[in-house]
Amino acid sequence: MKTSTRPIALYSRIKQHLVTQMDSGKLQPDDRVPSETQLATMFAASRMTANRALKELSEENRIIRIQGVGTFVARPKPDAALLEIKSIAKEIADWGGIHSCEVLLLKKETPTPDIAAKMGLSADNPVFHSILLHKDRGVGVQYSERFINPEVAPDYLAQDYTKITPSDYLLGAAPVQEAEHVIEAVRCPSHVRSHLQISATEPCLCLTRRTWSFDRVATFSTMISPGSRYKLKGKFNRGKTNG
Amino acid sequence: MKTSTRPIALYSRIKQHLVTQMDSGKLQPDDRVPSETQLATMFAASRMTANRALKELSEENRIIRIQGVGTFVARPKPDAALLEIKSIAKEIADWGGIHSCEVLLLKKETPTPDIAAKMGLSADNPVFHSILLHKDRGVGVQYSERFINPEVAPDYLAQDYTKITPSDYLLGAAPVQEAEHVIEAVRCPSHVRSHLQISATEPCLCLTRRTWSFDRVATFSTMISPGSRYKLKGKFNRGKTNG
DNA sequence: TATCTATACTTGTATAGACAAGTAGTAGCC
DNA sequence: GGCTACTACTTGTCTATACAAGTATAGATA
Repeated sequence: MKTSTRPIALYSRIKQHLVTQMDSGKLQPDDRVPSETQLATMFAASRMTANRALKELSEENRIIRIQGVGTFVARPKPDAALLEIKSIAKEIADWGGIHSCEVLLLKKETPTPDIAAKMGLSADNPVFHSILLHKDRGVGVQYSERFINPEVAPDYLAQDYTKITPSDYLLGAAPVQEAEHVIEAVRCPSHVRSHLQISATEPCLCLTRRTWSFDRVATFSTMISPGSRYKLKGKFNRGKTNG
Repeated sequence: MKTSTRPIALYSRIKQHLVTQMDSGKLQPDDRVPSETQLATMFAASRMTANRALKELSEENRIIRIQGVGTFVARPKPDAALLEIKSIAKEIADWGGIHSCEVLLLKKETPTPDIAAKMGLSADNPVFHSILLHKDRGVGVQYSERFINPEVAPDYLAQDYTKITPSDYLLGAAPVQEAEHVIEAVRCPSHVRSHLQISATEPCLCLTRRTWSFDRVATFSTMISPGSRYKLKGKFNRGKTNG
């Protein structure tokens, strides 16, 4: 039996201290968290140690760090924009272990009444519509579908949307004010069947999460044939939006 | 228009270099990755900078770091044990923003034929059965259900399973050799309805991922009433299994 | 008033060094 | 052969320092 004799690391104790304060309510959402320098003094640590604690808490979405301003307790509901981008990327990462994907289709087209209503557009107002096909390593196929209002589309889309990479497309989204997420299970739609080469008669359940925001609709789906086992795999290579 | 003028950070370039090597096949799974010291020399960087690059790649599950041994390229299919534990934790984190949960039920009982078959047990062979109720911050309710073969149960379960904490239960699992994951949508079962106080007539979809391994079955479910919007939230506070 | 500037503070990145802790192999001893 | 001690190498943590870059504000200036 081997047990770790190493004491709890200092950066970890700083993290724990802050988490306790947040969970107990002493630090409320939007409250300012002590700066790296202050934490370093409080715990007789170097700034780098405090930096590590705050950095990890930031990655865990417990706090928000703004260069030049400070660090603040994150709200229980994180910003929808952050959520929308991160959740899509994470979903692909966690469910599919996708390491590569490609844009099958990216064009303007009229949205369905359902989509148009959700986006606050008229049905004849064209939107950017794309399907991204994600190939995992030999186990399954997934796809993402997005509708973006051209009037508020990101710059790279308006300029030359053929040059964007899938990761740009997934991660480099325009700011979003609010988003709603709906999880549902539907039959695999015909246009997806054609892309994924699934015959119309072949049963295929489409497990879908749909995200609405004021300027876009994003759908992430996993195709499941009844009785099939979908094995989870791997990890998506995270990216950053800023070049 | 504000664009970042900051050049790509050195640690980021090191990451990119390694990712390129892995994606191109120059670095194969299980291959040894240059040590922190070697990378530091290669990029004229300090060891801490190389450390940061490797640390982040490790968090992204692209590499595996072993203290005293070295760093290696992770396999596309990560270890099932790691996957099972991480995916459950992540699922809770990503879908629910759960910050607390409680064990509602933890007792021995006879498994259903379905469960027994999946666990390779006879139907009269009792299993540990627990339901964990996860309360997120006012938006929804989720639950996890687990069946564990007592003969191969973790030590803390065999000794005194009333003392374990939910996070121990979720994260401190026994080693698993292999696991299979199935995603399905079913009607909310009656025993869950009673726990969640949903009447039998109230429609409720139960979006479920079930994980089988040689000694256990774990189910993670999200309850969705038709038409309801399930808003994604927050972040789970990561923990460690080692004390 | 409106605008610019200096300043103080914040986080982001990077360095050089140090010690701790874990692993694997080798050499020497019994 | 079997065991121990040593060595070399690895990652983990931490310090002290430095400069870059972003933000807010008070004060000076036009």
